[in-house]
Amino acid sequence: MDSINIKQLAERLNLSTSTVSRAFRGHSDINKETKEKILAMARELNYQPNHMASNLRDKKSRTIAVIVPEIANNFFSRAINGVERVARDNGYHLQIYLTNDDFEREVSFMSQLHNGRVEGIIMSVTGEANDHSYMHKLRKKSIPLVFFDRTYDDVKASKVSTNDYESSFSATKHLIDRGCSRIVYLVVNKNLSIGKMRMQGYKDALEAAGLPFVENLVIDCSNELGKNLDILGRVFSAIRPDGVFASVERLAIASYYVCHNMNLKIGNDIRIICFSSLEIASLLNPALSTITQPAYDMGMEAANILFRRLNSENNDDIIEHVVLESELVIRQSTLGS
Amino acid sequence: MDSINIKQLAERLNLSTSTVSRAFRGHSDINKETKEKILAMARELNYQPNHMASNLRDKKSRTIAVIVPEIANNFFSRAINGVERVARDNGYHLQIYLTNDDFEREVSFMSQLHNGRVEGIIMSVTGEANDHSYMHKLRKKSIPLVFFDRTYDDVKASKVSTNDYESSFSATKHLIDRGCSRIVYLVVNKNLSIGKMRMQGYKDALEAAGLPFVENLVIDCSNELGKNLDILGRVFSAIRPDGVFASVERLAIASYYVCHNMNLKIGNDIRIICFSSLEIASLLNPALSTITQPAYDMGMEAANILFRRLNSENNDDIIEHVVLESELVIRQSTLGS
DNA sequence: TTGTACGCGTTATCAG
DNA sequence: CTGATAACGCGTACAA
Repeated sequence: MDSINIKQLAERLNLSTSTVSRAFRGHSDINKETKEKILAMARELNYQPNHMASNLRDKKSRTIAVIVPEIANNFFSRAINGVERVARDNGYHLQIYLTNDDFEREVSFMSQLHNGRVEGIIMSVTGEANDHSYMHKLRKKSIPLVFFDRTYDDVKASKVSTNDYESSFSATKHLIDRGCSRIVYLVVNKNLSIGKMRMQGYKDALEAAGLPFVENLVIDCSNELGKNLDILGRVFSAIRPDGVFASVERLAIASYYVCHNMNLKIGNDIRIICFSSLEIASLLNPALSTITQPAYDMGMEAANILFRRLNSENNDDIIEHVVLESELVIRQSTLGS
Repeated sequence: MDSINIKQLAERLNLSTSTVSRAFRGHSDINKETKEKILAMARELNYQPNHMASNLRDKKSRTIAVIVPEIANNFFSRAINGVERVARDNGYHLQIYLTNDDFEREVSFMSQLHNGRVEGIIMSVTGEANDHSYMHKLRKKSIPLVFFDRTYDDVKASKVSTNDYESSFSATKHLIDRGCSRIVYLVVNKNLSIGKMRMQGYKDALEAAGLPFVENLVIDCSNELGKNLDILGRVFSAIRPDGVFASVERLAIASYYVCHNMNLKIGNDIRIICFSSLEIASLLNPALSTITQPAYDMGMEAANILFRRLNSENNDDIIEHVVLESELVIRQSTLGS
């Protein structure tokens, strides 16, 4: 009933465990006939080598981990999709860990994973704290780490990002070109390096157009829809912005709800653009202008970097930094009708 | 530099490995002072028990697997979210496997997982084949399996589903009540049991209203957007349906694109409703009427069933079948304006 | 309270 | 070509 092991299989065949083992691993000479006999019997008894034992033996778990803030999110789920693709191609298994933007959890996950459970980690950080020393400590254990999208700049590791600064600059410039002069910048976490990069693009685009940067137009938001509706409701009433640049998708979504409530005509009264991986942006009412990140490719690229490292003979901890390009897609929400 | 093991740690402390081991595992009496000394040193050297070894020792991997067709999909990503929540609460790790609706891959994953790598499996099937004998074979190994949403009826395992039949009946009835008489039913895979259940609800609602069931109004679609646009473009031109009941979200999305192209006014010329887990259904143009499945809860429930089984002392293979309720949310796409 | 010794299931090495 | 043996790192009887 329960799993059979190599010893029992060997007994059934009147062979030694070593011979049976050889039948499964490619190398080591073995008689063709006996090999076939072994494999046949294995199939019949549904035997497969126990992974925990093999892993212990050669210190390889053939598993990698992905740590992300959330999964019910277009960007991250597509990125994971990309990672999975590469992991599978390499014959690796994939474990996922969700931090829900909880720094404690991030630390806990990272610590747990340094036990031989996984051979490498791909991660998009919470950014909820400034003390990343725990990471430096762990980094010494030399298990490869690759950041994507949301990174800690003070941690020495490979990174996959997009051209956030340029995209933000273009998006903001686009709003300005469409006649916006009071553009709010919506952000969840200003500590994140990508938050900073994106804001810098926004700032510089304003400056380039001779518009002042106003601290009040930078709006700190949340990850909870309810809170965001409150915040944005107040802001839109008080400031009456004519442009909205949302650094993440959910803030644009919240803006849509608020505008619908306030009877603001998106695209005319107020123009909205955001970073987003939403496939159906063009089906929204009105169609949403987006900066679309290549989520799937980012996941693939992060995984490729990781496996390049895992498959390399030498243990040089080569740091790679790959930048992929986002695409600015203009739709009704910034054009109007 | 590399990971330290229990032996080395013991040496540093002039203790035996057993004592050190005891410091980590709760039971077995141990001097409080020595325990603290050990833990302190462990922290300093960043020691953590090797999981592969522990797992081999007590034959527990503390890992479960989720096998789903895809992850870049609102329904599945939320379901995984629910599973993760429960897994984490139970101190378990989570591995994910994506079949991309490829039956071969499903078989391959299932086989690989019966090596002690995971203790249980949660799965939503591809439904691409009719021969599930491979599963029966594996089932004998008695590693717990829980299906959710998409199941194989001929496999004896616990299941979490929604009231597909009733929802479909109500949705179809709603379309009829709104005056539709030529309602197409869009489906990707008629082999799937949920495909059948949903279609039966559709059929029975037609009959209850005295409308004929027309074979031609059941449209076989695909998972690829391009193909669906072709198929639906042809169908909408030829049949001129006044109602669309899409068994999955992506088919409603494709319908939207086609209607926009053909200048059909959704909600008036043609009413659309579908199964969907799209958060922002109300922001679409027009707002999409949906049958919303409790994806997150389904994932949680599936995981709860699995852990109830894993944590139970006796190995009785109790089969549970939980049915959660979907919610019918009427919006503009079936109301018109 | 602590130490000794064995086994979990594999596989590489070394003999034969 | 095949068999015996040791070792991967840990945890637990059992002994002290």
